[in-house]
Amino acid sequence: MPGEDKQRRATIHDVARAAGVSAATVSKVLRGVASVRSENAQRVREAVRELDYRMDPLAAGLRHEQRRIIGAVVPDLESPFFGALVTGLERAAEEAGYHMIVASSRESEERESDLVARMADWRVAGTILVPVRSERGEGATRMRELGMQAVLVDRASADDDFDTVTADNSEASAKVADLLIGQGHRHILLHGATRISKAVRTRLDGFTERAQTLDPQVRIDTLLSDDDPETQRGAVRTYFDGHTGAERPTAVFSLSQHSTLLVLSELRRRGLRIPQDVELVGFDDADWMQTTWPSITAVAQPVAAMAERAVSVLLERIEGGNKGAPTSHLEPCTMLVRESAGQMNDPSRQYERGG
Amino acid sequence: MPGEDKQRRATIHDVARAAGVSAATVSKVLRGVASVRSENAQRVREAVRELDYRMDPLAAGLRHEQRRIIGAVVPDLESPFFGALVTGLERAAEEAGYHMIVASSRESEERESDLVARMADWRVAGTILVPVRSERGEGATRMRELGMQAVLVDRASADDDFDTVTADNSEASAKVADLLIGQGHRHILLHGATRISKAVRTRLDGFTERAQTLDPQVRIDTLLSDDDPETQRGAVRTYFDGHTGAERPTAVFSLSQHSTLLVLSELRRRGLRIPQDVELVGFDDADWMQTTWPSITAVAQPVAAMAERAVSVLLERIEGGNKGAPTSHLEPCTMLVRESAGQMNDPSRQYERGG
DNA sequence: CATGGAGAGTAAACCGATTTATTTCTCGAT
DNA sequence: ATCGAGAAATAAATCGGTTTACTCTCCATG
Repeated sequence: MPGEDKQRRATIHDVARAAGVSAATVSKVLRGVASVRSENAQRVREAVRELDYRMDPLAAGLRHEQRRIIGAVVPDLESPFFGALVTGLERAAEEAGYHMIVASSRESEERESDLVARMADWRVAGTILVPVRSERGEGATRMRELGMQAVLVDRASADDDFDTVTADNSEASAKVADLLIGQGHRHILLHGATRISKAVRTRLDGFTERAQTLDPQVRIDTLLSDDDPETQRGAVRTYFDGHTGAERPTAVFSLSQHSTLLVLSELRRRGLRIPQDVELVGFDDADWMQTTWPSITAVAQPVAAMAERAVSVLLERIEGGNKGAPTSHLEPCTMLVRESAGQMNDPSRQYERGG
Repeated sequence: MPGEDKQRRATIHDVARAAGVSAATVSKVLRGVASVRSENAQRVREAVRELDYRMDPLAAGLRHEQRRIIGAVVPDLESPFFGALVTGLERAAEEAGYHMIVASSRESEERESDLVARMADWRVAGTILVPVRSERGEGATRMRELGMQAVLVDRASADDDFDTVTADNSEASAKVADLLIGQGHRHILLHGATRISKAVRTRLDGFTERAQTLDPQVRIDTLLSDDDPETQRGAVRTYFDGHTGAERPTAVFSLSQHSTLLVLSELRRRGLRIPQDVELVGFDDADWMQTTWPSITAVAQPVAAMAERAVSVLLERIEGGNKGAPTSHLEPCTMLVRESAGQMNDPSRQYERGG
């Protein structure tokens, strides 16, 4: 059974003794400081190999103000989007020689604030926060109070205190407006599964603004329900109950993956055909969307680019002496036009569906 | 800008000074040790509030052999299944007063071994490992060498060194066999998106054994492709190219979520109707499966139960003195019969489709 | 030849907690 | 008043590293 032959792990002092030098010298060798005779350095490296020595990363950072750790707080670990984001963050952080610790706020602002404080307890060098709400939420506020080094990702907009990295939600949503208005739609439903996320609000605004520029007459209904799944389902159902026949929108733009699934489910339940009766565009792509029938037109977020950017911006602050005003980065999205919307660009159909 | 008013955080000594007691006494109060005069305890608590003191959890554990941290290593953070698992693990660990650090091996055994060693560097109290391969993989081997305390989850079977917690893959797959054989299917394709995962192999064996018990004549094709997505897609395509007409299987059992998506995609591409031409059952449920059309019959894994069990088993080892032989826990799955298979239990159809 | 500066090495302090070993306090019994 | 036992408090050691401050050599320079 494991745990029985537990001879204590070798420490830096054991290595020092084995190599016949002091612990300070071993420390120098390990961190690549130059002023060590190559003969001694060699002996140290041998001792390390001999004893199977591995440094304790926590003890190593104890004397410093901050440790070589980057904290990450995301609202949710069950969604593939944040999963991919975290994977990217982890890779980038490790490449830079940092450890990464991840925690999920589970869409709770209170927990978010707790987790942020916990990151400070761990003396992380910096934190990457995907806020539950926005740069004005509890987590960001707490970080300001604690004077933490951080980057806000995804659900935030430009901020006076923190660098931000987001998908270009506004531009991508405007492109969706181009597509749908271009197809002749003049009555469109915007659906969001949460009203508090900054990203969702930006998508909504980006779409609305462009759509109204293209045609001031366009009718846009918005439905932002709260987080309880059943309430949301009910709200969608009620909406469609009240908008039948000529009142029914001819297209839906769902503002999150969750939202897309919800809308899809309700459209199916009512027997509405996609795209013939209603066209559907979703923000945030998922692997099933290209396989389901009809396949779903969606905006794909540049998750890898966001992760990489977030870490590089944070490292610049940490290692570059925290100088310069906070920056704000928008990473471009990609639109994947599939069967559920945008493929019938036959002009004749535009009149058919228009107004 | 944050980071400017960085007065150093209060330490336990600051609190001691403010309360007019020694650091040792503060430590006692903080950990709830009884032998402190209530008057002093009160003063300490006030000082803590006054100075906004928060303990450094890492320094706190420095003197102990192990720290109050549980490590988790999973093969993948982008899949909702492991995402949900990690969320559950995190919750359970925190409830027990442990911190949790998560890392993704990204389906690489080499990285898995590295991560396991890194967990040991962090002096975690215990580790929860979802192996890339199985209890014989590199991660588990490394843990044995290092004498670590650990629980193996999901892709493992009973082991001499470690407790294991898995879904009851065998029983659930047998139930799928009951369903498909009961529906009259006598030619079934089993598809897995990875051959090295222990869970996938167990599902395959569980199905095959039951199916052959029910009808020794049954024809079962198995297709376990390797991990490169394009290779897999090609393998499926080739299989169906070579099995048309009477040679085509009447049902497919896909052994993982990835696999389900892959098979679904290929069936659609060929214009095969589900379930009329081919029935489909997938192992591992996903939210889109009940919304897509046709909705997909799937085996839902008891992810919350697995997470909770894994942590409680690990804590029992850690805090219960590591006594008793390693245990092996099977959590029951649920079958969600939807449109893609199992709904046509009209006996007359059995003959139609049989043999 | 004295001086000084660079290079190499190390003892000891330090980081922020816990634990041990010891001292001090309290109070009742003799 | 004295003693002793147990409770409460604390100084100091400890964990495993890093950093500081100091020593010691060696060699070039005035």
